[in-house]
Amino acid sequence: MSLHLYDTATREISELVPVVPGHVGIYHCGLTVQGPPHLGHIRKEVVFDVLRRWLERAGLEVTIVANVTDIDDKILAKAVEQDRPWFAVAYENERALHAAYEALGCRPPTYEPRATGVVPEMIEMMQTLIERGHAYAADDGSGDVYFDVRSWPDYGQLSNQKVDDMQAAEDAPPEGKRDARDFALWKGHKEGDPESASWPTPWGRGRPGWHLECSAMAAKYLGTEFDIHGGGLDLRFPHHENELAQSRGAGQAFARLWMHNAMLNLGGAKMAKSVGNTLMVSEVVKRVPAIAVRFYLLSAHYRSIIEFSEEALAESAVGFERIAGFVTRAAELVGPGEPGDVPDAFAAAMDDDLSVPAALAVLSAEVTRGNTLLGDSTAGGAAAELGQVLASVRAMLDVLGVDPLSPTWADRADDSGTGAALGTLVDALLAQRQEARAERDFTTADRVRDQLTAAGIDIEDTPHGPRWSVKGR
RNA sequence: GGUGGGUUGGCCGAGAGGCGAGGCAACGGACUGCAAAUCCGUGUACACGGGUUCAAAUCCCGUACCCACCUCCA
Repeated sequence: MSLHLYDTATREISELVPVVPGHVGIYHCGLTVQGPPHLGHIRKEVVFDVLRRWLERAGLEVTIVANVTDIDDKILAKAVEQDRPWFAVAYENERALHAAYEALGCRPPTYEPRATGVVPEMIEMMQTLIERGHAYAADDGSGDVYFDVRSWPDYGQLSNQKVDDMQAAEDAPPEGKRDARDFALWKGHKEGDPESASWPTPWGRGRPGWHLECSAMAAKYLGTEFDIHGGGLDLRFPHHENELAQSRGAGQAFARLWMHNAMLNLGGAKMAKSVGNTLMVSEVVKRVPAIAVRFYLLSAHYRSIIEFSEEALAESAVGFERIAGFVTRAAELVGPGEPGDVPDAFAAAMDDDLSVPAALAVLSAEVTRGNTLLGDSTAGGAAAELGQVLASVRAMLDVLGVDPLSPTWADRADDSGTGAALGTLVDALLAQRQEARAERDFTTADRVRDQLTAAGIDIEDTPHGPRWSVKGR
């Protein structure tokens, strides 16, 4: 079986058939960099990172384009509020976004264009849309350019709505619009907005509307027909609906399949700045290991809402410990090896609309098998089998981006001189304890263990000798 | 008003007509000098009310509640 995904446009699960065999082009909407990313934002990032890893494992070449919206009303408002240039606000938050990607082990996209970098392409697109009768420049002298919703019969197809059923935006006075539902492709420069936030066009100076940039970027970097367009479910309307209308209206085939991840809720509502229930990625990662946070975000299917709770996050971290513990102990015994093949059942689950929870059940079974082998003190014959299990487990973890031995995570381990010094000291104490145990002097042995425990070092006696670890690492 | 999604055992979370996914917690057992870690065992849950069917958590009808979108939103 090959990868099947739920397509928001058709509301059915269908097979992914790439436009160009062997290659998959994915566009997903990045952030409007008006603030640092919260856990909800990064959930989307993790979902698409897993999709990419799974496609690459299948031998496909993946191109991912994710935009950064670096100009918009809110950024301009923040700039005024903070009394500094809009681009400083945008860039600072863009960097915070990159830090969050990295913290959770999300590989950067193939390319991450900024909205302000595709102004010429947007102008071209507007010209095409005007020529084709799907857009018009407002005749009120505002410099605004609007998409003519009534000129596009398919408008509403993605979100399954009829134009007449839509509530007209209350906060958007008709201005130069022909229909209240027409949306801005381009916003004319307004008195008081910084000059640096405007670009020249045939209709006067102005700045991009939100939706047009994505159409322009997708076409520029992925071509006018590409495989998957994604983003959070909250973007389906109006953002993605509008993108679809613009690009199709301009004569492009655009995305073949639409993939949307469900929201991350906190306190019964979508995590959002406007609701004020956000948890910054940078903060969460201080409390719980980043790899466990990622595992938590993967624990539910991508189309299911995650109702965030500290308890569930902590519980998930414990569950991940069992998996990571197996990997560490097995690697100590037979060497890390390399990730191998993934079990068929795991592949089947992933191919079925990225059913990560089902895939995790396969992982869990494999870890149990591995732990049983580890508990066997007659390791000799089992070593080869253990190595195979480890390779299989690591392969599954690699797909999910949570292999503790991968460079992404392993390189974060403490390899400073301090770490080496600690190891030497602990080993010396453990040797003393082993000596005491051999003489059945358990008072001494336990005292050594208690000292280490008090210092934050956990001790485990295994069939292969004692091992130690720093608590919580 | 319109469009979708949801409600599963103490908790998290899959499944989508017939065999109790999986994890966490709990309890019992094995292993251990004792622990820790690990393994084994123990649970008849599917919001409520009707209906269809030999068989419903799964399909249909109704009710309640929750979430998302229709305005900026991952």
